[in-house]
Amino acid sequence: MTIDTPMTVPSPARPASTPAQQQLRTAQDLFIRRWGEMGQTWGINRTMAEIHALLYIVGQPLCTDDVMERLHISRGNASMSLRALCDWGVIRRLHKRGERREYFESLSDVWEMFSIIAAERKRREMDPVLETIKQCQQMLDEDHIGKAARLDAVQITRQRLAGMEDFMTVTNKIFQQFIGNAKSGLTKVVKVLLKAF
Amino acid sequence: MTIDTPMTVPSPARPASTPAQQQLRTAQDLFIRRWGEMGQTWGINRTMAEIHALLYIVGQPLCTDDVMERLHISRGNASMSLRALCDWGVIRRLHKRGERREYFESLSDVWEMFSIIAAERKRREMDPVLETIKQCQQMLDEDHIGKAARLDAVQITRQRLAGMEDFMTVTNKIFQQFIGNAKSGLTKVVKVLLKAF
DNA sequence: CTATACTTTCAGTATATAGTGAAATATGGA
DNA sequence: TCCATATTTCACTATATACTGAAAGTATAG
Repeated sequence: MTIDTPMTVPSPARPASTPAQQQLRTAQDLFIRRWGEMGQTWGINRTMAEIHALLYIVGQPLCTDDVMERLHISRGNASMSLRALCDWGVIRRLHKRGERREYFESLSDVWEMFSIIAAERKRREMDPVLETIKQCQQMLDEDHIGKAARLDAVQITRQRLAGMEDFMTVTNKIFQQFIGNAKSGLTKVVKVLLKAF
Repeated sequence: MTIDTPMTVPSPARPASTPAQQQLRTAQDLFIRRWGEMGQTWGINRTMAEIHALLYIVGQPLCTDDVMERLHISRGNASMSLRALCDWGVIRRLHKRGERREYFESLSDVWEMFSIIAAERKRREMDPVLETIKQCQQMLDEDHIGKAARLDAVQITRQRLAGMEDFMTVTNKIFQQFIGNAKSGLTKVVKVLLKAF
């Protein structure tokens, strides 16, 4: 008899799969795939979106090996993607008592996840644009560009910058509302919105 | 003396560039670059975003050669990107009387552009996810999965699907409000939000 | 009709992004 | 402490996306 090599085994020990379990899995996979596709078109890479979808949809903590096996990805990829998701704050590390390996679980509240993502994207992408717009406006100030400020071309660009600033400012305010009001607040926001129209 | 070859020349014939014009150009370039960067993180390719930014910020019709020259891109790239932007509906083709070549101009109303983009993305990306969620829910119906429906794992996944459905449905409604209401709709939303909190 | 100015297409190429796997590192328990 | 196992890192590879440029296509003035 060979030595009982303690191989790394996904947890929990997988029981024989019933038809119902297979169907559950199929449904989950469908969701995961779709979520991955959507992620891509919003600038989130497919694997990250899929890992997140997986953790969200199964609703229970999984370890790295579970994720690797379920999505057929390498250890390195799983490790990096899981870390990135933790950094975003949409999944959490979890230590099980008496277990060596780490588990990960998704936030369960979609509204909260959305808040987190919105906050981050606003900070990373919208704020810099607003700042750039202000910078451009400054460059076209009468102070900086002199009497050429009355050139048609300059005036048009000024108007366009103003239009965009307007838009970004308002959008920012909306984001701000959502961000500050996560869980309970958001449903209130939504209720207010839907009633108002 | 060589033959006067009628070369393709960007329109209008470029006058000697004054310091003010240079500064205008610098400001515009800054805006264009930033907009391109932002586009990328939202899943729009850099060049397309830059062309759009260019047409928006200069506020006057440009021809393909103008775009090529200004952004240092090839004719093929310019042609394809311009067409894609037309398909999206955020820029328009424009024939100048007595001119052979085509010009392009951006919509001037940022709110309208946002509406158009929002409508398209909702249709392309959010609607399919909602449909997938419904499909998954059906697969986990008692009718389809039998008494296994009472398995913990199944119930959890059901809950998660419901949570996501909830979120997507409301988000969809909000989008719907924006679409078609463009500026007035959005400012109204903002007013409502700011009053309610 | 046909020469010319302009536009589109697309095969090929370049670039950027994502993913792998094995070595290096970290960590908890005996 | 050391060992076993879990985790991270990163040079390399694979894949996907973007871009070019030249040839083919189209439309208009003459």
